[in-house]
Amino acid sequence: MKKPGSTSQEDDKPRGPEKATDEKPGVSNFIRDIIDEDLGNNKNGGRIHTRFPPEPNGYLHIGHAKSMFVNFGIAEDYNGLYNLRFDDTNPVKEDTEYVDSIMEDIRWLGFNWEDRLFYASDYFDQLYEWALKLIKDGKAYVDDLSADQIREYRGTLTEPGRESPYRNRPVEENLDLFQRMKAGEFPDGSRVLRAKIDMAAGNLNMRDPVMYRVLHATHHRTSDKWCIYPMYDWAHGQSDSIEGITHSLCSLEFEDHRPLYDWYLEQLGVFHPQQIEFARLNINYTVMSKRKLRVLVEEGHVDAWDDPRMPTLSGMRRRGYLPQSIRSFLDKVGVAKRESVVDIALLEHCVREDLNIAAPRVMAVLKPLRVVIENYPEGQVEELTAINNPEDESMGVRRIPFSREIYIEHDDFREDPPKKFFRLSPGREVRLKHAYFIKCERVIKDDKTGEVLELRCTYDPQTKSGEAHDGRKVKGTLHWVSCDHAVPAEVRIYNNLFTVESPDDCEDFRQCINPQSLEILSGCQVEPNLKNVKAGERFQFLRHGYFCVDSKDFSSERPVFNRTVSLRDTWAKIEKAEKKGGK
RNA sequence: UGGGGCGUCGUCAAGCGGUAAGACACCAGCCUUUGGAGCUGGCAUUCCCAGGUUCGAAUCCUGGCGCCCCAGCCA
Repeated sequence: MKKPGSTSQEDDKPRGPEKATDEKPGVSNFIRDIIDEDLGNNKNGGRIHTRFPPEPNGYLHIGHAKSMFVNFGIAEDYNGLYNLRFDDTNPVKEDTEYVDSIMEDIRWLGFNWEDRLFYASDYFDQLYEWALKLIKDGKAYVDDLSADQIREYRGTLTEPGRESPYRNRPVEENLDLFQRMKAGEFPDGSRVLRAKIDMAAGNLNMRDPVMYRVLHATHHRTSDKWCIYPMYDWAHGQSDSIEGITHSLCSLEFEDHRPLYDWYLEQLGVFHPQQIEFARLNINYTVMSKRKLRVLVEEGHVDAWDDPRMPTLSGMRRRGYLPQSIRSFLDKVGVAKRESVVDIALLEHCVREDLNIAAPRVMAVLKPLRVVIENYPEGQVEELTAINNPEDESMGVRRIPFSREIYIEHDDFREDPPKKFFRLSPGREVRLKHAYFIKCERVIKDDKTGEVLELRCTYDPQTKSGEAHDGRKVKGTLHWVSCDHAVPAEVRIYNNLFTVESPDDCEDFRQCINPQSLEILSGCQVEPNLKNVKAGERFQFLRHGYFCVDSKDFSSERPVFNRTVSLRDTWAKIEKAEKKGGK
């Protein structure tokens, strides 16, 4: 018996940068406009170089993937280069565990930074030298104010700030103090190095921003070499400059930081990359903040960062999403400055679109109902031939055993069928996929509860091809498995993690968690070809949806499948509409 | 008059003075041994509002209105 082919996670090999010719024509966005113009002016000698700068303090989610896609994707399309740079300037929050997971996720998405892997911490020495220069130029000073005092002195959104009493210290004293900060002479929080800009600026970021703070913490890369660490603003632009980044593409909330980004670069007189901001990705029925995702994990609302319900890349991978589906989704979402919320239906569409081509079809009964075919010889077993994927003949065929007792889906039988219900009901005939027509003769029910326990049917041996010789038609085609040959399995159905479109608008987003986000079906029966599957393998369960073998909880005795995404369900839609109209 | 952004279909999103792309969703039909997939057609006389400039405005100007971000020694 030939096993169905499959698509597993092992196929998700990283790809190198794509050719610009792969790009569909017509893609247009404001960043490309800017780049086209820069290219036209031969800015940077026609060079395009971007970067993706994650902080290694958590797992990547699809929002990060957008940033990565914008930065890396544009570099690919313009035949430029892109760097991966860990923005590791805050040792108390960062860890190598995150560095590893981030690299794994990026590779999975198919990006390859080649030898261009950097860390902001690579530049700590250079940053320190540059800080010395600013001090010498009278553009930075050591401030002894406490954090609280600095906040008070900063003023408010509508009132200007006040200058620190330490603002006009002599250069020599600043130099001495700063060197001693570095030498570890002062405790955490006692002093900071600040840029001397303008305490009355409308932009708060320009009111003498902190450049360095004292932090006696062990850094995941530099260990205990430093006890002063640069702030984001002081590190980021300079890191971009050192790496020769031409376009530093980041999200909207950094717009206010651009004047500071520019200011530092200008004072230093070094290569000046251009920061351009775009709107981050939001998707309805989920949350996209690292903080909230962390709460979900730490409070046990989900199993882990890679829980298939999470919008993390590791979660989507475990759920069975193909990386190319995420890329095509991001491509369809586009890039703009206006804040927006993308319908999760678009993501699901992209996932189905790829899986429809890639996933071999297989039959699985999630809620089994036993059917005895009374006129089928006892003990007889037939091997029927089934096509693996009608979308791709090269995926071949497989054999499936058929016998007198089978399971069909409980939902495929209705004793009292509503209008437009094409499935099985008393006296009605339907087709069993790849097999015969069967007709329901009798219903066996529990005397007390009335629950349907079993169906007694007859089959027509003349319909083996799946068609009747007399031209008789059936409206429905059901999937099934042979009772004696079926493999028991567990199936996990995932639904939206939240019950509302915008969980961020909930008083407490925890209150909006969908209690039915995970349904575990433990009594499933799947076709015997699914006996020896590998972790991560993907299938279409006929008439249900796309499923993958869970990579963590799967065992050969007991396969566990995750539903990646359901098939579009026209019947569910009809039923819903009927219900609505009917009452 | 604190500063910085943004407002085009239900949801994303093109458009850059010449008379509203595309996608998802939705609706209708065809097809179908998955009520899947596929195919066909429909879906903004109008671009936050009000004036103005122009032969012509979503695009330019003026004035409103609405929404988002910023007061971490986080990124």
